[in-house]
Parts: sequence; structure tokens; C-alpha cells
Amino acid sequence: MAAIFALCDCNNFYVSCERVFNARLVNRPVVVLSNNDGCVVARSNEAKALGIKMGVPLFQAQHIIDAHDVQVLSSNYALYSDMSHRVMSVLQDFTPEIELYSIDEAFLNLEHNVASGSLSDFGRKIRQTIYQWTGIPISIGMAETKTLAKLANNLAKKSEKAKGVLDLSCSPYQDHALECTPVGNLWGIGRQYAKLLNSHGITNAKQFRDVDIRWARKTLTVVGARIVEELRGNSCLPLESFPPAKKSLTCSRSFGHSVETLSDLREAVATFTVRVAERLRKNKLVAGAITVFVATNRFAKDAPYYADSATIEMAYPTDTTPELLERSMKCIEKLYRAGCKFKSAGVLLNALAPASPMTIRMNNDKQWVKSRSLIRAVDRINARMGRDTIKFGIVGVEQRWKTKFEKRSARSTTNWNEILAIA
DNA sequence: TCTGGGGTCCTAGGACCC
DNA sequence: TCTGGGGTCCTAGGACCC
Repeated sequence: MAAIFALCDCNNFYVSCERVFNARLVNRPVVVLSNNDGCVVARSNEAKALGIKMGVPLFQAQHIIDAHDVQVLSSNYALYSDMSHRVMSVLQDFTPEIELYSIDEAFLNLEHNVASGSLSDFGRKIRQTIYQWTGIPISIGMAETKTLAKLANNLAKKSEKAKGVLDLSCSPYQDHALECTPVGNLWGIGRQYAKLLNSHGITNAKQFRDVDIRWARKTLTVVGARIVEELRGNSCLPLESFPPAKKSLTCSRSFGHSVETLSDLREAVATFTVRVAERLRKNKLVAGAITVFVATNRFAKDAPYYADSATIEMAYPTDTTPELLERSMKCIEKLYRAGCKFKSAGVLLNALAPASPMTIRMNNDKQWVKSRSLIRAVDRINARMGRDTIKFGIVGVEQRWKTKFEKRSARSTTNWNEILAIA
């Protein structure tokens, strides 16, 4: 028997997380903003119904928000990632054959769990359990391939009848489901591909499924050909239970205010370097190259757009913050331009490798051994006493560049001082 | 005034080698 | 007149995802 994929997707995830801890948000239009309170990245169904589009800049949606008293929140990633862990761990109780695909989605293989025919019932049980144990509503789509499961999930969300669970495997309704799905809604078909397909008269998923596979390959590369195969029920994308090794790590931010001095820019880039280095060590990796990038506001009309990057390859891969800081500070000296109003910057680590003894330099390098054990001690203290209990002077105190989060809710599940209190 | 962040994969084309 | 050819590696750019 072949795999049966189930895609479990949390509904309006960030909004749903906020609602668990704030009943006033229930049954009202709610949006959650991106970093820097820039764009709308999550919407409740009520907000969607008002016509607020995904990814729209806040100021462009402001008139709708004012007119309908839409509740607006900054992102609270500490809360969302903790709620994500809770949802995923409940899912893992149902089957070990699970791929954690994103913060709010997981693929399951139910081939060994259920006799087909009772798949929907099993799905409902999962859905009900998740809701009861975490407060998060989810939708589940099932089918023979990941692409079809995604499609089923979309329909499960929209259909009144499905009540959040739709099994399209061996279903006589598959043709109809594909016909109802605009080709641009398919997993892997974005704006450009949709435009291209539309220009060839292909507007729905069924038409795309039935194209000549060689044409798909030629026009949309192997990516397109794979989607066609998946729509035909031939699985090309296996369940990935073990996350593949990371190839790069980035920490970047846009600034709350534009930055014009080298010293402010250095503080920002130093901060990003410290953060990304922490994640590097957490992943037990070392980096062989570091890239720093900066940019001015690309929307500004009164000043030219400037964006550039600088890379340093290291003779010895490293995971210690001081060594990475030394390089990123060199890069930023090169990139800085007086008179530019910088709006964003970032640090990217590349050429990652496992931090095994073989790759971490000779153990007889005394200086290296010492600095590694020092930074590990710092990590342990910060893990126990709170982030930045010990920090590097170079990151500064004022941090005038700081990203905005003006409407952030409490970190109700990860910080004792912000735990929900019932008055 | 105000426009996110963190990733991956694929291909074309140039450099280089024999 | 006729100006090799095939392989590999690297990178930039473009597409996609959530």
C-alpha cells in the first residue's frame, strides 16, 4: 500500500494563538503584524471577510481597520513557537510518521494507522483532540500525495460540509476538487508561474494535471513536472521525518528608525551576529563564511536605493561569537556609506558543517579551546538567567535602530512574569 | 510618517580544465 | 572556406514556501 498523506494546518495560526489567551479577540476581526509592525501576516476570518489582504502594509489597510474596529497586534514569536510545539507534540501522539513542515503545518503518513474509509473519522479525532488540548483550531486534508493533501486542506478550510476535514484519497470527487482549484492556489505555483500558465489557457488544477508532462518540464522546470505528477496521484515528494541539515542561517531586521551613523550600524550588525551565532551553536554547527548585507529604503522616492553585501570566508570554520563579530565588523566598515539612510541589515552564515571535533580545528589550539568553552559558559548562563544576561559591549545600550513591536501581547506561556492572571 | 524574516531549490552561463 | 568538445564547478538570479 502506498502512503496516505494528511496535511494538518492550524487555522489563522498567529491569530488563533492570541485568542487562546485573550477572549476579547474571539468573533472579532483581528490581524497580526510582521516584524517592525510593517505588514499584515495573519488575519482572522472576520478580517479576511473585510478584504484585508495577506502581506499588505499596515498603513494601506488602516482605513478598513479604523472603519471596522479591527484588533491589531504585533508578532509575538515566543508565544507562537511555544504553541506550535504543543500542537506538534499532540500530533506526534497519533503517529511517529510525521514531518514538521512549518510553524503551523505538519504532514502525517496515515497509511499504517487507519483502514481507508475511516480516514475522515480519524482526522476528526485528531482535530478535536488538538482543539481540546491546545485551543487551536486546525484543518486536515488527506490524499495520495502531498500536493493533493495540500489541495484537500484548502478545500477543508473553505467548505461548510467538510467541517475542517477532507479525505480526497480514492475519492470520486477528485476531478471536481481539482476543477474548483485555481492553478495559482496549488502548492508550488506562485504569482509568476500562475501568470504564465494562465497565458496558456490553464486556469485550474485539473487542466494543469492533464498537460503534456514534457511541456510542463520545459516550461516550469522539474518543479512544474513534479507538481503535475503529484496531481496525477504519483507521489514525488516523500515524507521527510528528519529535517535535512541546514545550509545557511540568517538574522536580519529592518530598523524602527533609519540609521545614518557607522556606530549605530555597527551596533545593529553586532546584535544580529550575536543572535545568529547563538543559533549556530544551538544547531551544533560551525560556519565557514559570513556575509553582511545592508540596504536603504527601497520605497523611498527622495533618495537612491543602495543595497550591498560583503562576504568573508574563514580559514577555519568557527562557532564562537568573538570570531564572527571580528569578521562582521570588518564587513560593515566596507559597506558603510556616509549620507545613506540605512533601513535594514542582516548577517548570514554559510558553508555550515557539523561541529564535530574533525571540523572544529585542532584541539591543540589552546586559544581556540579556551574561547569555545568561554562562549559555552555564556550560553548556559543566558539560557538559565534570561537572554542577554551576559552580553557583548559592542551591541550597545541605546540601540536606536530597534525594530518596533508596539502592540505585542504577553509571553503567556514562556515567561513567568507575563503569565495570564485571572482577576 | 508607515512596506517582514527565514529559508530552499533550480537553471543558465561563465570559468576552467584536459 | 575551415576556428574542438565535453565535463565540472561556482555563482547570480529567479522562482517558490510559510
